[in-house]
This record gives sequence, structure tokens and C-alpha cells, in this order.
Amino acid sequence: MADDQLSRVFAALADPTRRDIVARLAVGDATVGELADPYDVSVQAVSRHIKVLTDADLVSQSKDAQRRPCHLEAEVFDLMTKWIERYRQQAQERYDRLDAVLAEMRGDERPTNHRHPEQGAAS
Amino acid sequence: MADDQLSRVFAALADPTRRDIVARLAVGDATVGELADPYDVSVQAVSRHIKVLTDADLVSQSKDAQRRPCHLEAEVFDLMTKWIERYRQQAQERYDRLDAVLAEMRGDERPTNHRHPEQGAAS
DNA sequence: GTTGTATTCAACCATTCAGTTGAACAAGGA
DNA sequence: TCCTTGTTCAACTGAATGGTTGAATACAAC
Repeated sequence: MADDQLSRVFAALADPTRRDIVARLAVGDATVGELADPYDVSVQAVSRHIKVLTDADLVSQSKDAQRRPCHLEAEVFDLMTKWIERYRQQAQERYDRLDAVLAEMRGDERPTNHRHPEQGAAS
Repeated sequence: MADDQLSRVFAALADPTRRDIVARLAVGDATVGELADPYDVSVQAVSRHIKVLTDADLVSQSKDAQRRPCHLEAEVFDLMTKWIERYRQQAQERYDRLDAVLAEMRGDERPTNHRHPEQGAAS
């Protein structure tokens, strides 16, 4: 897997357990042990999940005696949102334009809400 | 890897080649061959990348003779954005509240823009 | 029907990943 | 000092991933 930031972030969130951890951390900070508690996997496994999240800058850890409280980092979410929004908008615009064209082709006024403009969809 | 929708979407976008393909498709539809052209990997490899994207509902394919034009699907992006926004907002709010608390603790008025409130950060 | 083009399927290989267990390490409390 | 707690490291295993090549499929053109 590629090692750029965006790849790390998406890869980190591709795992439901890690998304779960993110959801938990959105409520408030938690230690590794607290995060591992709800799952029936080993603490070591959860520790590594957290490492993946920190490597993606989604989570940071501080020190409290032998504990390592985890905090959710809001910043990286913007990176994702920006990437997503760019292409979502472009895709949406293309469909809107296509809708307009198809509507005009058959003398229709109100645009349809089709999804897959297959061959001959306008026939 | 888990097989729920969100996991498939994030996993699909964790690969830079596939993100590249999404970027290319945002400009306009393209066949598998056209998509494979810019890369020095085999057409079969790109074909499988596209399969991953279609399995995640990020891309759909139609039929044109032996060609299989690919279209970007805007819909799934919303799913991601919703998930992201939920936790980004929660995380942001928590930091804002923390900023306010810390500011009050030291009699400061304007909130700081710190990122890692480590132990003793307010000392 | 044969040939050529576009795409996918199948089998294989190397690497990565998520889990395990056992050991190590670091800090607090008896 | 010794013991307990919380966390990470190391080595191993099985499954998934991304790449390869070669064969199969589907359609068009001759």
C-alpha cells in the first residue's frame, strides 16, 4: 500500500474496528485498555490498530503514568473531505449536464433522476 | 477486510492508482483500455482495480460493443462525507470546549489553537 | 469462418495485514 | 525491592492484496 497521507488515512478507516475506535474517541479521550475493553480481541491487536490510526494522524497519544490516552485529531478529516468534495462535485456536475442534454434531446423540460445512462437510454 | 459498504469504499480509495482513476473519471467516462493507458501496469491489473471500484459502487460500467465504459458514481461520496462529518464535528467541538476551559483556567480570553493538550499543557 | 480488439478469468508469486502468544518495558504501589 | 498494571515489541500464522502471464470470452470487421 502506498505511504502517502491520503492513502494511510483511507486505509486506516477501511477497517470497521478502527472506525469504531474513531467513533468512540469522538465522544472523549480514552486509554488503550479502555478502547480494547469492548472487543474480544487482544489488547495488543487494539494497540496496533491505534498505531495505524496515529500513523495516519487521525489519533494522537499523550502520556499519563503508564497509560497512553488517545485523542481524536480533527485536522486530517479536512484532507479527506477536500479530496472527496472535489470529485463528487465534478461527477455531479457531469450528470446534471448530461441530464440537461438528454432532456433537450427528447424535448423534455424537467430533468430526470436516472443514474446509469446506458447506451440507448435516450431512445 | 470487512465487507460492509463503507469499508469497501475506504479500502478502494486507499490505493493511489484507484484514486487516480476516480480523478480521471471525474473528467469524463473512459474505457478500461483508456484508463490503463497512462500506467505501466498490465491492463488486467487496471481491470481489477476497476472491479474494486465497482464493488464499492464508486464506479459503474455500461456496454459498448466489446468496450466497457466506466462512469463515476457521485452517490457513494455522500456516504463517506456523512460519516466523516459526524466525527469531525464532534472532535472539533470537543477541542473548542477544551480551548474555552483552558482559556478560562488561565484567565485568557482569546482561544489558543493548540493541537495536543498534553499533561500540564495548562501550567 | 477467421482475424483482431477489448475485457475478464484463472493460477501463481511476493508482500502486507490482522490476529495470536510470549516477552519486554515503564511507572505506581505494597 | 518486588508485584501489579498498562502498553508495546517480536515472532509466527493465515488471509487478503496487487502484481504478473496465459487462456477464455465477446464482439466487429474482413
